[in-house]
Amino acid sequence: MTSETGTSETGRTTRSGRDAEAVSRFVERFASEMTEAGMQRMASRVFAALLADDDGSMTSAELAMALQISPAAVSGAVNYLTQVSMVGREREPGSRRDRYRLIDEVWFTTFASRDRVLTRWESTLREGVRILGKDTPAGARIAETVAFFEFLQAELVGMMDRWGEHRKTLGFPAHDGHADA
Amino acid sequence: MTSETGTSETGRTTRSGRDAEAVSRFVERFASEMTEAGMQRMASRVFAALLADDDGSMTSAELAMALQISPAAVSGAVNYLTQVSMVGREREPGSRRDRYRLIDEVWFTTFASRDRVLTRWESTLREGVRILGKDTPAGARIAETVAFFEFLQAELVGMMDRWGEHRKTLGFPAHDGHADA
DNA sequence: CCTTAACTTCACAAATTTGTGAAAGTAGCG
DNA sequence: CGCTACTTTCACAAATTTGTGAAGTTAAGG
Repeated sequence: MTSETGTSETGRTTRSGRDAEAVSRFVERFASEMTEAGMQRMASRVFAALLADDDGSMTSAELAMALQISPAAVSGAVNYLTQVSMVGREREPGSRRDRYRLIDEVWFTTFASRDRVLTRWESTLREGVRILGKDTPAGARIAETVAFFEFLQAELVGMMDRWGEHRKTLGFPAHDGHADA
Repeated sequence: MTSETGTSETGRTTRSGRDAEAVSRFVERFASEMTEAGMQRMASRVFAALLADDDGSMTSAELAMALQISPAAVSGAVNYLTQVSMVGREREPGSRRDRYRLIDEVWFTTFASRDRVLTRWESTLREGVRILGKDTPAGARIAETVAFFEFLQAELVGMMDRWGEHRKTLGFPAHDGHADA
């Protein structure tokens, strides 16, 4: 978590150098944009909060506090985020507290897992081609869709490799499994 | 629309060569997969129905009939699909009937327009970097996210070009503006 | 112009989703 | 072992979304 070493009565910059209000506004704004794109509301908020946290890791209580929601809501959101592999759950050894931590390279991973969805769709679409007949206009159209998705999946691989390369040139630190300062 | 030249009492293959029930199952199944991926239910169903239609084009009445929904629901769904540029609305000249037609290369177009979303997110994320400070761990993480999205957008361009090439090698017919047989 | 076919809008009912408080599990720690 | 700190589950209330019927609007065709 990000320790707040001081809280000014104006709600402005604290000793930790963060303007808590501004950070919260950012979190809410980005969360709402993710929600518009289809993610559940609470999941978006939890994710955004973690994204804006220095450790990329918060406890249930911290999340509940920061987002003003009940532990139950945190539990639900975190469950979802875990399911879709955007957040990992860690038990702090010697404590009964869980920590929720952003997966390394979340976006990379999340995008890569779009792959799964595409595969599923492809399978359904192939069935559609079979049902409609590949020589009918509709069948042909769907076959083209399948081809496009296959193409996308193939491209994805190369793209991810190129990102790895590109990333290095940008000088981002390599990921160790544990980003604590 | 796809004319049903005959309807057998078993609901099996008609003279048009389509097994109406099987087609409907396909439509519903694919629609439901799109819904799971975040699209509104009725919009998914309408879209899937058009996808499985030989002309890729149906009237409001045909859609209402095929999907067993009210004209109002069709109106809503079609409105949405028009908004996100997946379906076009055409007026049959000399008639008060609208036709709704799949946009050419829907997937290509739809994917390309993901671009818009990314740009919006990037802008919010840049604001986040500013607020958190680009030298803080959180700021750096978000900056990396921005970099990844920028990379994605750049890649998207090349990818779409390559698809154009690839598509030709697959022998799909060029798109004229009007795919009627 | 009037009729009428078609689409849209609106108010509402139904269904679904969302978030909560409270009870019930779990697992550290004495 | 059992106390206690934490998390999860459950039943429910609230809010939101979804789809409908019916009234309203527009424009083709007589």
